Amino acid sequence: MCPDSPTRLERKRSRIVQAAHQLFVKQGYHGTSMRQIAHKSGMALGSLYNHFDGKEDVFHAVFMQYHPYHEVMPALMNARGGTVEELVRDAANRMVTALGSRPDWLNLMFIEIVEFKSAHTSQLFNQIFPDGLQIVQDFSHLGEGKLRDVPPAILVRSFLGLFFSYYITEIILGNNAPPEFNTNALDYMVDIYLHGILERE
Amino acid sequence: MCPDSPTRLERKRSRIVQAAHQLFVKQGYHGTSMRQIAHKSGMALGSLYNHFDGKEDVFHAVFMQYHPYHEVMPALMNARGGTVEELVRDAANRMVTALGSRPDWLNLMFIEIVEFKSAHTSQLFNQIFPDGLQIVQDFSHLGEGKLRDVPPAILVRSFLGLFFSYYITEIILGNNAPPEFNTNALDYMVDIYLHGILERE
DNA sequence: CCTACCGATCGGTAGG
DNA sequence: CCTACCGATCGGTAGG
Repeated sequence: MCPDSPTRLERKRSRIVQAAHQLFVKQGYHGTSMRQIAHKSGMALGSLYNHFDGKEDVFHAVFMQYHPYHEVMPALMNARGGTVEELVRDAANRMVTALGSRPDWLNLMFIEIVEFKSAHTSQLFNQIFPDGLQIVQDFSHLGEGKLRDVPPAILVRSFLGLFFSYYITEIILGNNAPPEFNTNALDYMVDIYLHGILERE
Repeated sequence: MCPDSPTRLERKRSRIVQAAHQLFVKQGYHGTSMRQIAHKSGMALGSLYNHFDGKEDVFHAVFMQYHPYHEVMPALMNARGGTVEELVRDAANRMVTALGSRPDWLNLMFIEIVEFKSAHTSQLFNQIFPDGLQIVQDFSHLGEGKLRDVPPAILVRSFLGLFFSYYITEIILGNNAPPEFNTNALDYMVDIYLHGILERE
């Protein structure tokens, strides 16, 4: 299923989205001008409006194209393990790899939340939901008899939340906090999650 | 230690900070103009500059005055319980009450991260750190012999992270996800954390 | 796809 | 002379 080679028009659009993405995550949405996007994508200001209705439309395209689910969903679907513990650890490692390749992902989500009050999230959610449901079901099958009595949806929600927890506390504590707040922090936090969901033997 | 009754100057400054806070969390930093701040605080634009060096200086004051730690630290320090489990559940309940009274807190932190790359966080951290250390020590004393072998700093970090996890996944899933993602979600997530940190008997 | 602009508004500062 | 603050306007830039 190779995509057809993109048309000239598609390539131009893509260059705008790429330039806008870099500027938005670095400067914020209101902190970025259409002139900057035009300059970075090597086009005239007026030309942007041949591809997009306006600035918000550009962000919408950036949000859909650069949302971390593009990396996260394959990572979760490829996670493997003979036991729940192995599967969760493998999934966590794949999440870290996936998100590590996209250091901008939090900024992108913050802009969507603060500047747009999550206006584009509903459309995205419907796009992702079928795959998300599949992951929930696979996980709850493997975990039968081994997991505590917690709804599968909550297991997935807290697994995803784990990475918000880790990355945001990292930003806040960061270089300010003593090293014991950071040393092996992700391993410990995944470990706490794992022991939290597994039935005691 | 009652504060002296504020001077006229202090009251004016406080009105500016209050108005700016409301506008920033609703519209974002770049989405709010000094003119709007002036209008909302009932002052002339030029007068703002008798109280602040500029717009960023206004945000700095907003961030310091409205940071959720003002509610969170007392909540954590007042948490009580005979066992670790009781203490954690009480602390979690107090956190929810504290953060529930400040529905703007996430937006404020997001602006600081996205627009200022956490430039003001270091100063705030130093201000909070002594109390934070006290909480860590109290917690690790009570937990001796009952907690798994996890550094106390990590326990505190993941406890704080729990609320980022909960509130951000709530924003993302929100009204889009089926109800099983939301029903009793916080209770379940606190429960997973608790079982994750307690030694198995 | 670009140049040349628009109505308005930006953050910040002038003199008094 | 000071402070606190005013109405008016500065040079540039916003989205379109």
